[in-house]
Amino acid sequence: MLRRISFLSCFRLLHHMCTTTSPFPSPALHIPLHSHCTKSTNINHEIQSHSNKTQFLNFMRNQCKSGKLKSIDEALNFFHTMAKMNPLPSVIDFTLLLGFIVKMKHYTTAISLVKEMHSSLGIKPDTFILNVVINSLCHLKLVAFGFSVLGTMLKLGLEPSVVTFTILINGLCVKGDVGRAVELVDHVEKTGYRSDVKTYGVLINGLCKMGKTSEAVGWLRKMEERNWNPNVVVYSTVMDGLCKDGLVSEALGLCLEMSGKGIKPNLVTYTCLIQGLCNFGRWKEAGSLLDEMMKMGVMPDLQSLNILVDVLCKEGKIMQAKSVIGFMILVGEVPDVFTYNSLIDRYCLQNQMDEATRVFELMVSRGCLPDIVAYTSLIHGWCKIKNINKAMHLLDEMIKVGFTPDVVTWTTLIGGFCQVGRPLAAKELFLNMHKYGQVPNLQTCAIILDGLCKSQLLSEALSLFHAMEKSNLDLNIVIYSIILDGMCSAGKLNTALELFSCLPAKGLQINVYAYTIMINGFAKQGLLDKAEDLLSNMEENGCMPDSCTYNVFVQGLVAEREIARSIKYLTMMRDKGFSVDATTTEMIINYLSTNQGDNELREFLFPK
DNA sequence: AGTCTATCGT
Repeated sequence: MLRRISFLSCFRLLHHMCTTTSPFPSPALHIPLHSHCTKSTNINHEIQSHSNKTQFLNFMRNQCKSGKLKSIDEALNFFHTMAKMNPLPSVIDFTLLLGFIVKMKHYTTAISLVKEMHSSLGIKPDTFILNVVINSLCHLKLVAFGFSVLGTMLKLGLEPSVVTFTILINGLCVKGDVGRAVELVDHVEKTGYRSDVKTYGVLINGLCKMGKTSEAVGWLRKMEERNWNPNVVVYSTVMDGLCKDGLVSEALGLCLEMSGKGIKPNLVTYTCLIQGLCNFGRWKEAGSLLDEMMKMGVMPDLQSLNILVDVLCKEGKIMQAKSVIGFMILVGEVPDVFTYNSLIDRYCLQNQMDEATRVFELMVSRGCLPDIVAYTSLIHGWCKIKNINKAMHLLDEMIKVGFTPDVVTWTTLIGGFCQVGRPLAAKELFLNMHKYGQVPNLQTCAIILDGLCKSQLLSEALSLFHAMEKSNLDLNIVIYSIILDGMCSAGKLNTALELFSCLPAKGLQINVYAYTIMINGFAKQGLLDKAEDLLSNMEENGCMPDSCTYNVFVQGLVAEREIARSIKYLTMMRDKGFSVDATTTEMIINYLSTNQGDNELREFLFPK
């Protein structure tokens, strides 16, 4: 069950957390103090006089504004020099420097420096400084602490600005809490605080990343209505979301609409659209869009060419992928780990481990270091052709060269052991991966449960499943479907039906897979009336049976020689445009060859 | 005067 936490209840919660007026309401939060820097003393001598101080500050401002400041040590030197000045530079100069430290992603350092400014230098925090703190906390995924700083801000009588809310909304989005992000925007507008283009941009990006594209389009339209002039970034974000949803034509339409407003598509816009077109087999249009892009003077870069290489590989068009790589080299780009990984992954999928290994070695010889994805692809490839020894050998090798296998690597290996008929070894890995610091995710659980079920180890599967139910994992319908299928295969139909009927109470939406598993279970046992009941039930519940559902049911009918009913359902399939799969066809042909006299079914299938 | 986001890839 999803519990929606409103902005206000969040606020209330945070009030408990901030009982002091210190802007650091998180004693539980261990923030490492920045390292002491030794170089600052040299600069100290140079800034004795007033004019030197002014010069120094101007230098620092320039470095920050022009982006020339690169290392964190340099920034810390600046900070300590400033901290030793008497009188202290203004809070504005500190804010400028902190902004840069945040841009360099040194969030904990930024927070501890603000802390130091407050406690050692006596600088009173203002909205700007606290925004830096909130932003740092949000980047550390500590959004709740960010809200508590907002509480402190209000308590100190400081007015949160549109930036404050934009930071928090972005923090919620990055954490995946888009629902609360939307609530916060609504709340901000209802309570008379401001939101602006950036606020909406952040929200639209969050919605797109969570696949809520239609909502994102809604907010885009709202921006247009308010004449906020969304820019090419916002439009491209939405176009990418539409493409990922399969709404490529809509994305193209939006691009035209945007161009009509005088906003030119840029490299990213074109890349998203080309990728969308390729993903749905619209190669010709993708090609002409690529031409158009270059005609407009927008040249593809390494990343956009890599996307092309990847979609081509995924489609099995290795030759074309290689010619894109050739073009890449021609225009002076150097293939990187993404380029090689796309090829490796494809060769592994095609069981061409020699080729995959060759590309891997080529990558190394060209000075491109393989990463964890490359290793995991190869491991996956060896598992696919059931060479678990090679897979384990690669695991050793990757650990030796200093990589930490991630949850995907472990899941791949667990699947590999299941595939070679060693489900108990798979279970060992599953139970031991935490020793390597990795926690199973839902995918891992699905793989191991399915492996155990398919190896007729239902009781092993069930004991793991019950342990999972007790853990914090939010088991989804996929996991339950695997268990249902395992129970059905083991002939435990009643137990399966019992679990099946509990699903809604667990807040799970029964989908077409789960229904089909149950229908298959009943049909295989010859309980055709029960299967038929479920088939009509699912439609009533708004879950449309698919081709697979009908196929498994017809297979049950044919097995029980229920020919009239088979024809009835085969007709329904024909009307709905569903095809009869290989298993069903084979069963029908077997039936016909032993029942030569059955003309009804023969004429249905082969009308004269 | 200083704080926010910035879209595409295994």
